[in-house]
Amino acid sequence: MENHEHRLDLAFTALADPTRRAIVARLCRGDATVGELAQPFQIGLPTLLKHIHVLQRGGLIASAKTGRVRTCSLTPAGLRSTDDWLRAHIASWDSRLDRLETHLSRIARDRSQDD
Amino acid sequence: MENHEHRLDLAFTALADPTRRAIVARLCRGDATVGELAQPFQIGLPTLLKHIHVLQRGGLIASAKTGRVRTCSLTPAGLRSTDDWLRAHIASWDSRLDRLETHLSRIARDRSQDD
DNA sequence: TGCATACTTCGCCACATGGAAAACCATGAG
DNA sequence: CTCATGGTTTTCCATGTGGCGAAGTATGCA
Repeated sequence: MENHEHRLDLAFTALADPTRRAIVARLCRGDATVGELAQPFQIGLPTLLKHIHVLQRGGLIASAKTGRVRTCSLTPAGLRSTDDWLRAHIASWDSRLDRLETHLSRIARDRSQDD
Repeated sequence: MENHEHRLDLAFTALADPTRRAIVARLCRGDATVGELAQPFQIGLPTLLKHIHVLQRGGLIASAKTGRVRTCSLTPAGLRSTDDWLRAHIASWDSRLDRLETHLSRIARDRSQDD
């Protein structure tokens, strides 16, 4: 079984490219075929195919082929897992700040009592 | 001024490495010097320095040197900007699903009225 | 059967990345 | 001044990435 950390690597890596983020943004508005995804960008199909594979490895999208067209769709769980990591650490930072504040205010209170 | 999209590239790229995410996680619990950050990992200082630079380019951390020690600290705005992108698109996906659901239920209702 | 369509794979290239070793500052302690 | 300490820079290497063109594969239509 693949490590959970490694999954995050692949997800963040997938999101680190503007073309791939645009693909994700596009798929938020509905499924699309490979050809439809390629249209807005000035890149060749082979390149776009690689982007799609990177997004799949990162668990952000899924795709299935019917006939000769491949339809891609968003996998919201992929976005959520990266978001979970971020929110957890933002929360961690915030709570640390809170502890620091209460600590400082307690010191201030104690000192004012010393006067 | 650097493009906003490019900023996201750098931020996501910075988070795409497990060592760098560990550094961010460490800094959530308080500032640390370069040496302190290096300790938990089995990597050389030069490599860690590069990671620090990548994190700085991504706007995730800041660092200042006093004497011969450099102290690194988290820049929460960096985490927030990436989180903003994710949450916006997760929301976009959710609202699209909602529209789809209401649309389907409306069709179902209309059809039941046809009976 | 023939042919266009829609991907897909296959090299190939230029460049970025993660890693280490070694040599190089700069500062604080004696 | 001398030297250990804490970073920093330089150089190098193996691997990965984004891009392309060309060729290959598999449908679907006529």
